[in-house]
Amino acid sequence: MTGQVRTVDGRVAGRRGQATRQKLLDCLGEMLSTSPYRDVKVIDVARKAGTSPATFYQYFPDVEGAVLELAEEMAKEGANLTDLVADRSWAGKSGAAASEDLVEGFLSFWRKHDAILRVVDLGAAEGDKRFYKIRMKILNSVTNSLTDAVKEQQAKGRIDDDLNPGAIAGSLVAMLAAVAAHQKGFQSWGVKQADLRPSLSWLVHLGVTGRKPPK
Amino acid sequence: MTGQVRTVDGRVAGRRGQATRQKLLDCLGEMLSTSPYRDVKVIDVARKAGTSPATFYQYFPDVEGAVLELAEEMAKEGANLTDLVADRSWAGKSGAAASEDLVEGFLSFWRKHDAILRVVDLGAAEGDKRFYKIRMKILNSVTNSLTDAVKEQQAKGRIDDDLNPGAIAGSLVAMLAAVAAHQKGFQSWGVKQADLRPSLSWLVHLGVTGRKPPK
DNA sequence: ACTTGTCCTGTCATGCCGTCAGCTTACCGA
DNA sequence: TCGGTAAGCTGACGGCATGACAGGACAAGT
Repeated sequence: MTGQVRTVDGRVAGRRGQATRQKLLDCLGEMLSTSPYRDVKVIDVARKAGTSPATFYQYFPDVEGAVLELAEEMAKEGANLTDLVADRSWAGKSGAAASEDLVEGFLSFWRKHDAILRVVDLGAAEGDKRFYKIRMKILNSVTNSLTDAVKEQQAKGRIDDDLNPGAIAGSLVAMLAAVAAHQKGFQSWGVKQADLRPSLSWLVHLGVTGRKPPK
Repeated sequence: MTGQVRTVDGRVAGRRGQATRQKLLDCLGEMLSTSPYRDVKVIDVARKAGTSPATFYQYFPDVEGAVLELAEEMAKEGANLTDLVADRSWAGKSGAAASEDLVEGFLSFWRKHDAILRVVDLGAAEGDKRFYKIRMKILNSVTNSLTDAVKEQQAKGRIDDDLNPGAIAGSLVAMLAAVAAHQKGFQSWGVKQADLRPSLSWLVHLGVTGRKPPK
């Protein structure tokens, strides 16, 4: 399905080529987590990977292209986030557990991939469709599942029918993503990591069911 | 209080100098809203302002320095956002109005300054303290007021005392900022602009008071 | 007109970008 | 074993942004 990995000039990459390519990606990922996106230079990535800039351009059109590749990899893993919401009951205690698991899964995923997610967020916010698509891919599955959950609660009359389930779910997911992105920020603010999770779960539960979780 | 505007090499800027400086800032702001941050070059800004790159470097150490300046300007305006929350009653109908006004004010502020706010967000997420400080300055006033509101509700027993008011307020504000940043994203997703506001107000009201707003 | 201090620009060294031709290496069939 | 072929890599180059400087243009006061 993925076809073959190809160089910019159309050749198919063999074992060695794929290895160099991967090494470049790894080094890029590392650089992104240690220096600002704007300052990541092709030459630095190449040097770090023990190769020349020209080699970089054989596999990627530019830095952005390589970042997109990294992001795609991550998005595949992110698809698993659906499992955090799908087929979960939002009633009673299990509802509380559902929101807690969702929050926990989200935060740890973000912590793991924070460097690339920052760049993806920026690209998406700047209107780049390719980045936006990737962001969707990650958030969409969660959002859709959450949307269904909200609809169910609407059917039970717990949430006003005038409210758009997609808007609620989307806002909640955006909240999770934003808080996750600024996790470090919160703590230098006096809010401890440990205080964050319960509050988020509480908010998510409220948003989905319209009710506070049981103690 | 701000003292005098100074050039990089320490001279004080006169009338003409300040005008050029401001023109450069304006042009930079414009560029930021039309092209990706990573691609904004000093030479383009200078050309757009009808001057030379050397002039740019007389007033700013680099592009980032100029962006910081723009951000500071914006932050001053953002301080007014406090008025949206301070001294508001969260009881009954007026509580519903409070959350609506907050959401509306927030979204429009973000819409107005989206280009710079994107960069500030990125800088803050990347851990740059200067950007983080600015982000705080804007969000802090709102967050603090919201925190107080949450505390009041806690005193009335409507919100679990175990929850950290700062974490709740911070999360809500993060949600507003995130949704505002991706306003355009939502609509290409099938969620209309008009659906967003009521859902957000509903969530904010729920988060602050623990109760649904009256119809 | 002269002086003073502000303001702008021409120019230059440096370093990164992105591309190409050409060299080396690995694989494969005869 | 031995070419042949395609993959893989790099040195080198023109082009452009960066950032520094010194000197010229300009306005304002005397």
